Amino acid sequence: MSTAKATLKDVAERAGVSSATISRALNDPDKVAADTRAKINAAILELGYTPNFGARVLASNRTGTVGAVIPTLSNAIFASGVQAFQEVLDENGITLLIATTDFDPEKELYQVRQLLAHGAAGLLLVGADRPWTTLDFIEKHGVPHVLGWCAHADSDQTCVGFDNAAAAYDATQRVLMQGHRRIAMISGECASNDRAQARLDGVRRAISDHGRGAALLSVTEAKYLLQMGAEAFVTAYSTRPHPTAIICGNDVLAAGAMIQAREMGLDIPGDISIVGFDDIGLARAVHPGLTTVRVPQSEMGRQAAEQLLAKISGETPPPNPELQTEFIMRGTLAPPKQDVGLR
Amino acid sequence: MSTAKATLKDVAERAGVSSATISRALNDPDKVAADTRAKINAAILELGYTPNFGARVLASNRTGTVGAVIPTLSNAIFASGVQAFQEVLDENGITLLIATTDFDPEKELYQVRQLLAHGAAGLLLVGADRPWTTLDFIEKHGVPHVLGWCAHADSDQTCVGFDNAAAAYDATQRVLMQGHRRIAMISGECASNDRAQARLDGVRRAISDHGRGAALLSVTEAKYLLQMGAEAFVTAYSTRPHPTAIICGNDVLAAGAMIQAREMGLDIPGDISIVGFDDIGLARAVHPGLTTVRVPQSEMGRQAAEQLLAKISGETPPPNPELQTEFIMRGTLAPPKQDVGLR
DNA sequence: GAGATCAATGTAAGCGCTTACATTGGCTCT
DNA sequence: AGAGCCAATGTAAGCGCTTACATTGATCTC
Repeated sequence: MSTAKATLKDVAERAGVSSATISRALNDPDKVAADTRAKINAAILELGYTPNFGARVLASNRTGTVGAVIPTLSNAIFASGVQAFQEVLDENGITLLIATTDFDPEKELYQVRQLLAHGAAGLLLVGADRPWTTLDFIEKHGVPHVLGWCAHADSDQTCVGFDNAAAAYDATQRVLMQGHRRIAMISGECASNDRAQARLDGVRRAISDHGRGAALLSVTEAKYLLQMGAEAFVTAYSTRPHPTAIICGNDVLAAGAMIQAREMGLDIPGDISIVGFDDIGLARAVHPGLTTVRVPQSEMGRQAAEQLLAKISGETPPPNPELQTEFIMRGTLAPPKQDVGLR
Repeated sequence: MSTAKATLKDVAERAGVSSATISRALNDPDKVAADTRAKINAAILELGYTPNFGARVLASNRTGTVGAVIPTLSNAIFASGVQAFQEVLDENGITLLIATTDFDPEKELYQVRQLLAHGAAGLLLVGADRPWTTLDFIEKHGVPHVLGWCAHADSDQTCVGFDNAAAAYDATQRVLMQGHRRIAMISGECASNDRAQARLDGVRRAISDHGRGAALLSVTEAKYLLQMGAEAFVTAYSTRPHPTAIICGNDVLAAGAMIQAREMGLDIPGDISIVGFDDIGLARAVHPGLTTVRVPQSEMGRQAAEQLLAKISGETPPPNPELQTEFIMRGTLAPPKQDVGLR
């Protein structure tokens, strides 16, 4: 029930020192004698003083915040990366501003504006695929940014992620090595999503590089929903001859495909092999366990934060880190049955 | 490459009006004549002007941010609620500050401090279980808050959530109605987690209210991890006679239990029924589908935001909304086998 | 047509901090 | 002892905006 919010000046009077000393005690305690500091702390406590955020920002030109603009928190894949990102920021006394785009590039620009208008000292963006206007805007602001969930963008931007195309290429090779030749893909939606696109490209390339009768029978795009994976499976499986393996752009689609396959009386992996991507919790929960590509979500978030913090403090950021994916063999991938007849 | 960041004054000179008019054009366009506004917009564009956040905050005493302090984004259950929360804030031009606590009450207080120090105009907290110091601190700041993921706290705080105990009570009744009498529970960790505690209480109460030979054979607490659910299942199932149904505090634990049950050669639901809680994506992906309690995550996040915004703008917030959970019957719950012998 | 009214704009006083620079006084050094 | 140095503190000038209040014409009213 104090009359009004205490200010630095109030604390200064109470402690019998100048306001500058208070400020120093708060921001750089070593610069103040121990006993003075004690007096100041007492005064602060008695008055219940809290620094005024706006004044502090105005005077120091530092907000202590960093922004993340991501498609959605509803995907485990983003949520866990952001979680790690936030943890590292927190360790460095930085607070996280979050905005979501629902995969809409225009909304991304809007959110970037918002966060910069709120004084974000740096920005985490997802992927490298966006109109030039967005990057242009960020650069005009002189605020550093890093891209997560992707690798080596065209330009010299800092990317922290893994090579989606290479990981997909590798996974496809494993499928081929198991003897599969008729392969279908259920891909995430590729529009404005370079990650989905890269994964598709990787699969394509692996199959065409292999030659020897391997074929990508179909590619079906589907939204990031279990249900859509199920629907896509119907399409993907409908070619004649049937595919013997289906590679999915992510685990959610793969799980949806599994449900549908079972629904259609197909044995996994006896009749159809299924491979996912991301290795979210779900992959271990389904039966048989989903063979998939593990993606280092947390590590990525962590490193993205470190890179960004380095850039903000003007250090030459360490070179783009290499994050490795890992192929996780579980139960949904096995050699195809011997071809008994023509189909 | 302008010499320095443009300020209001620069824009004012350029547009040939006073800085106050610019400010008005920015914050309350209707107060400015259309042609003046046009001149101003032109000047802003030419100069690439962006308002200085700190100055704006200092002068207006409004940051346009709201904070959320949650255990972790790595749980789908929090992530999707926060997603909806953010969406509503966004529609109202408010930006979200996020901080995580990893379920640690001390860290929660720390994060609350951080967010308030960053000028959050309101706060979203999870659950009602915390040291009084935290709420005290918030109140001293005069910043409104709402509690999510829980219902009717002891005091008159605004809660947006559902009644975890009632939902668990109901789910347990369904299990009893199927004829189960020997029930075990795998609970989330209850320390500093009133949601887990409430669910446990609900189960307990339903069973004791039922009487007639129904018994809760055991309660095993486990961390929110698939693996822990599996381990807990071993313990939960080990009583003699075995339980015929296991109620889990959340879907992740339930999925872990399913894995372990299968590992042990048990048929679900033939040998053992399993019930989850939350209805996250996973519940539909496993086989058989997980019988669980659907929780209105998004609706909750949305309403939490609306309540908080109302409180911030000083309106009497609408009464605590009632959010309904829904029991979702899938394949993991069925009547127990006839008891053939004594065990 | 004089006064009232009102929309549009200008004037200028802060908002509460940070920080460059100035001041002070106790030490050390020779 | 006087010069020099340094740690500790004080002085005061902004930081760039918002907004209460003042001013100015134009339009309206009777």
